[in-house]
Amino acid sequence: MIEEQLEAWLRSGLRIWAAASGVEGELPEPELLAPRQKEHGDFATNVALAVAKRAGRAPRDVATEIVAVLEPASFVRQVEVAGPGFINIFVTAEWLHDVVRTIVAEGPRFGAAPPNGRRVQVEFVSANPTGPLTIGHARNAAIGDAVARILAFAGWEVEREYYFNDAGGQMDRFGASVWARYLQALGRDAEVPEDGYHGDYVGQIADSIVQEHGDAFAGLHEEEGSVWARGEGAERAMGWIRTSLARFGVTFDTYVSEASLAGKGEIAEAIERLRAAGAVYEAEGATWFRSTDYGDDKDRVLVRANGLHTYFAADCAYLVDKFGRGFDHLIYIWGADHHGDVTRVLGAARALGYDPAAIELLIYQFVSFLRGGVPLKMSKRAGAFVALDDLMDEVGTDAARFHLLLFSNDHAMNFDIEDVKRSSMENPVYYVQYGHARIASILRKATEEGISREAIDRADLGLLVHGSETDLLRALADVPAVLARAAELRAPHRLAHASQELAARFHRFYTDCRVVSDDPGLTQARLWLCEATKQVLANLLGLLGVAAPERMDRDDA
RNA sequence: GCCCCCGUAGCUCAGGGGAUAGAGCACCGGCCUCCGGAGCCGGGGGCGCAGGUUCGAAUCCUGCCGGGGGCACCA
Repeated sequence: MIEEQLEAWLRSGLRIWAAASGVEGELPEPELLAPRQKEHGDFATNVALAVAKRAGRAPRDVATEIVAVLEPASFVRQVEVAGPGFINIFVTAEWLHDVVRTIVAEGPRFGAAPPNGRRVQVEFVSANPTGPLTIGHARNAAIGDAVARILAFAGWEVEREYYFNDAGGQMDRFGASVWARYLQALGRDAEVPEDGYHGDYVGQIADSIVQEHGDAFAGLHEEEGSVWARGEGAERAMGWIRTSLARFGVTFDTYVSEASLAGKGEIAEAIERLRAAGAVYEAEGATWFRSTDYGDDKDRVLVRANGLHTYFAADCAYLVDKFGRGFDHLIYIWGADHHGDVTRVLGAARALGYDPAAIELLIYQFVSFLRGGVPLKMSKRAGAFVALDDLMDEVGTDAARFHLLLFSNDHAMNFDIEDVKRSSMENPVYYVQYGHARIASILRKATEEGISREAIDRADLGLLVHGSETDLLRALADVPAVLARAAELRAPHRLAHASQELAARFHRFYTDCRVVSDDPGLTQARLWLCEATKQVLANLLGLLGVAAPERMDRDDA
């Protein structure tokens, strides 16, 4: 990347200047800035401002001296001192044109980092199998999936995991509910417990069970029946969840259940390891983790007085399990309602001897779903919720995903179903997709007119000199840095914004510059620019899990 | 009370300590002999308040005000 070349170039210039001016000690790393104004160059640096004080000189003078000792560089066209002491750098047109060749050569991997040899696990969604996925899981799924894609692009070896709790109080209530519905489906007297699950889907699960097993299990006692129904129900709910996720564009490498951890004895093992570390005590009939030693505001129960372990105990076991699989880094995608668990989980990790720096609890803020300004109620147990499938039916998968990834994870967001639906014409996702489809259309048009693209090596990209062309080229050239930054910050929304910016530059280029013209050389160059733009748009959309269509149905508008 | 997130244009939101703070929507005014008008161009308007750090703060620190979320032997 040019950034590295420029930094090395500036570093050496700075060293020469420092030696000549008698400035000693460690020199600041030259930092490259992206000037807002085109007049301020393609890149700028503030090194002169940074060292001026140490040199006891005026920043502008320092900048002038540094510029004077910079060696000629093949990719730099011009260097200027500006403002309070910035050094503005203008790169050559050839460098900008080479971006097109790089994109065409690298294709879907443009901007990708080479493998870094490190394994990261991204655990997300992790909804318990008590029913269909709801819109309450939508942001988690969208962010987790995008982060996984982005990290893989950034060179990590990524494994995606879904963790679910198939035991515990909620699951028991679910089992009792399914059991009651099963009996009802067979025409027997039964009632869903008040604190059970009352959604219609529980009846569907029961019907499906009847279809498979008939009344073969109807003779079980209530307790056994509930346990059996819990398993049957969870299996079906999990099937729905997988189907919805697949439709949402999300897949997992592994599914891990709490029961499997318990089955392997990992929960007991984790507690013993905590005990060995001196972090466990007994009180009030329960077993406690002394999380106050790790910054928590109260200690946490691992094993309840009734002998059952808590969810937190399973979390500890899950940590042991994850690290046992050799990951270098763990990422949990959590909703804001779980932020309170962060301290105790990191505390448990430390007590278990793991490096907390290898654990990242990525918290995203809540989504308020609305319909025409009216908040939607979401309680799975009361049966009033909107399934993720309903959302996809209504607004479409692409619009849903793009909208969910449009905002920073830290920002509580609104998702008004009516808005996203009604405004689909101005919806940014369609703006970007339209850019891609429009390019595809131009490329088709060229083919129809018998214009075949020559090898890119033969194209004279130097003909791309129009302001709209160079603006587009610059946006393309920025993409690798945007991708790297998005990966570093786990911030998919940066890609959503970059894709909009790129589409905007393309639309302007399209308006200003005719691609297929009677100038064969220019036509070739512009076709390659189109091809490169199309590729990068597809790459960005792909990382967001959004389709890049070759054509769009105009009549939808 | 304690913890986390947010406060930027009428609305929804971007903004790696840098130069004149951006985009979409909404509003007003323009652009089609020609590759997809789901497009393009132009216009008005803004960093919650008060201190601090810095050559330089929307950005970092402290306090306050306002909004959201969380503080279980639930999951």
